[in-house]
Amino acid sequence: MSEEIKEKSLNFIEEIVVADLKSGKHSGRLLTRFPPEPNGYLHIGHAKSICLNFGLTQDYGGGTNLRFDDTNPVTEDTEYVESIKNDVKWLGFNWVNEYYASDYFDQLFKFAKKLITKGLAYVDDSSSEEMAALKGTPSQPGTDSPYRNRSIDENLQLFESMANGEFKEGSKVLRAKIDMASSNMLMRDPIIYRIKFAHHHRTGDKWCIYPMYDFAHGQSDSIEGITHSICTLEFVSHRELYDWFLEKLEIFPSRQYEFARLNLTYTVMSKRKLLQLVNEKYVTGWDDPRMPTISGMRRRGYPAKAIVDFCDRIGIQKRDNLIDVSLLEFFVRENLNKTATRVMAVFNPLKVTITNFPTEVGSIECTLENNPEIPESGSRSLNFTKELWIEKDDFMENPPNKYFRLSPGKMVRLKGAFIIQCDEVVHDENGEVTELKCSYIPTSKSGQDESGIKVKGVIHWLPATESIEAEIRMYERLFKVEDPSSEEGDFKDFINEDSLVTIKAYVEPTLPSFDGETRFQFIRNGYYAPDLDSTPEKLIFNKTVGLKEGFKI
RNA sequence: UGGCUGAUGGUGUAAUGGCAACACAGAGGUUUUUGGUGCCUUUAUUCCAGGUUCGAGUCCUGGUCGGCCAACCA
Repeated sequence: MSEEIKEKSLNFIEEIVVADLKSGKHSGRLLTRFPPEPNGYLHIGHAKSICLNFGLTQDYGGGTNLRFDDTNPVTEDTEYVESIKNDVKWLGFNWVNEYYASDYFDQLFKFAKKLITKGLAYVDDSSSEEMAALKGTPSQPGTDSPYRNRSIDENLQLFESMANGEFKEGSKVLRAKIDMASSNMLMRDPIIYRIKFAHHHRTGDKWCIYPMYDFAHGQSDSIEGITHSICTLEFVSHRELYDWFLEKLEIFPSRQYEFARLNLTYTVMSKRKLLQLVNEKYVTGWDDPRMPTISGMRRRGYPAKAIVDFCDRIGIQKRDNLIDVSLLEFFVRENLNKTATRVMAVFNPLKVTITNFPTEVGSIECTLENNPEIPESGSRSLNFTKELWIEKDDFMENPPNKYFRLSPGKMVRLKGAFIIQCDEVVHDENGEVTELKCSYIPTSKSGQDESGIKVKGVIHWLPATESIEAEIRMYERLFKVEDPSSEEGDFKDFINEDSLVTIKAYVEPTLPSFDGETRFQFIRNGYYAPDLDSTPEKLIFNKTVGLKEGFKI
C-alpha cells in the first residue's frame, strides 16, 4: 500500500489536540464532550459542534461524552433530551457516557461551600436591579455590594438556609467574590447559585437552588476529566472565570477552546428565535422541514451524510461567517444523486392523446431504470397508454430558440418510452391549451429504437388513467433576506410567506410500494422524500431540494 | 471613553517566511434517452500605512473595520 497520503490541513483545534497528544499532556488522554441544554431541538449549528467534538475523538482516539447542561429547570424538558439523543445518533455518532450537569448538583453544592470557606463567595441579599446598578458598565468599574463582607460562618449558614428553602425566590443569591473593578464583566462577582422553586426534569423537587452555567459547566468538565472543552466564541470571556473556578477549587484543569458558530444564509440559528417560530406557529413544529433543525432537515429528506460532509467542508475557525445555504444544498444533491430512486411525477398535467395508439393493445409496457448512477439498482415498469399526462411547461405553442421540448409539429422523446410528434393543439374558449394530439413512432421504443430519428428533447410523462395522486409540499427558504438577524427590526418581518406551497401531483402507480426511507428524484424536477405523515393510501412528499436548473426561458 | 477577539475571490476554507490554492456560487463548452450527473475551460482574492527580510497573506509597529461582553439564560 503505497497510496499517496493526502496531507490534510488541520484546523486550529486539531493542531492543539495534536500538540497536546505529542507533548504527553494528560498522559495522552483525549476526552471531549457535547453539552447541549435540553431546552430546544438541535440545529445545523449544533451539528458543526457535534462533528467537531466527536470527529476529534474518532480521528485521534479517546471518546466524547454527551452531557446535558440542565441547570435551569424552568426551560428544560425531557422531550428535548430525547430529541437531542435521537439527532446525535441519526448523525452517526456514539457517545461513551450520557451525563447530566444535574448529576453533579451534590458535588457542585460542596464546591460552593468550599469557595465560601475560602472566603471566595458570599450570599447577597440585593435585588437584581440593585445588583445591576452596582455592576458598572464595560467601561466603568462596579461597586462592591454592601453584603460583600459577611463572615464565612454567616455565609455558610445563609447558603444552607437557601438550600433548605427558607428564603423566597429572588431574595438571595450566592456570588463569587472576585473583583468588581475587573475589565471582564463576568469577573465582577458573578452569581453562582440562585433560588428557584422549580421542578427539575431529573432531580424533581430535591433542590430549590440551582447553579448558574459558569458554576456548573467547567466543574462538570473537570469532574468528567474532559481534556478539551470546546465551545463557541461568545464564551471567550467566560474562560477567565472557568479557569478561576477550577484553580480555586483545586480540581482537574480542563481547558476551554472557542470556535466561531455557524451561520447560514436565509435562516436564523438561535434557539430563542427558533422557539418563537414554533410557538407563534410560523412553522408546524421543531421538525418542520423549513427549520434549520436536524429533525427538520431529516424530515425534509436531507441525508445525515450530507450534513456531516457539509460540516467537514466549512471548517473550524474563529472568524464570524455566514455560509451560503447553496453549499449545504450541494452536499444534499451530491448525496441524493447517488442514492435516490428515479421516478416520474407530473405537477401540472397537460393531456396528450396518442392518435395512432393501437387500441386493440390497451397498453405497452415500458421499462425504466431506477438509478442510472447504480446499474444494479434494477428497473420497474410503467404502461404507455393512449392518454398520457405531460408537464404543461414541456409544451410551448410559440417556442423561443433552443427550446427543445414539445411544440407544434416537433418531436420529443418520452423518457423510457417512445418518440412522439405533436400534430394538433386543442384550445378551450379562452385560448388555453387543453390537449395535444400526438402520434407516436412505434419503432422508437427505448432500448430497441430502430426509427433512426434523433431528438434533442426528452420529457417525463405518466399514463393518465393509471397514475395516482400525491400531495407535494413545496418548500422554499424561510426568510426573504440573507441574514434576517442582522436586519433592522424584528426578524419575523422577513419571513417568506410562500415558504410552503402544497400542491397535488400525479406520480407513478408503483410509489406506494416503496418504504418511508426511500429518497426519490422526480426526474427533471428535484429530490423528494416521503413525509412522516405519508401513508400508502395518502402519499405525501416533501421537496428536499430542486435539481440544478439548466435552460431558462 | 474599557476588555476580549477577528480580518485571504461573491461565499467558505487552505497556504505554518519561498509560484496565493481548493470547494461552492457565476460564465462558457462537452457528454448525456433527466436542460440532472460526469468531464473540460473560465471570471474573481491577501483591510490600510509603514517596517524587518534576498523574499511577507504569514513576522513587527500604528491605524481602520467587524464580532462578543453590563440575564438570578446557556
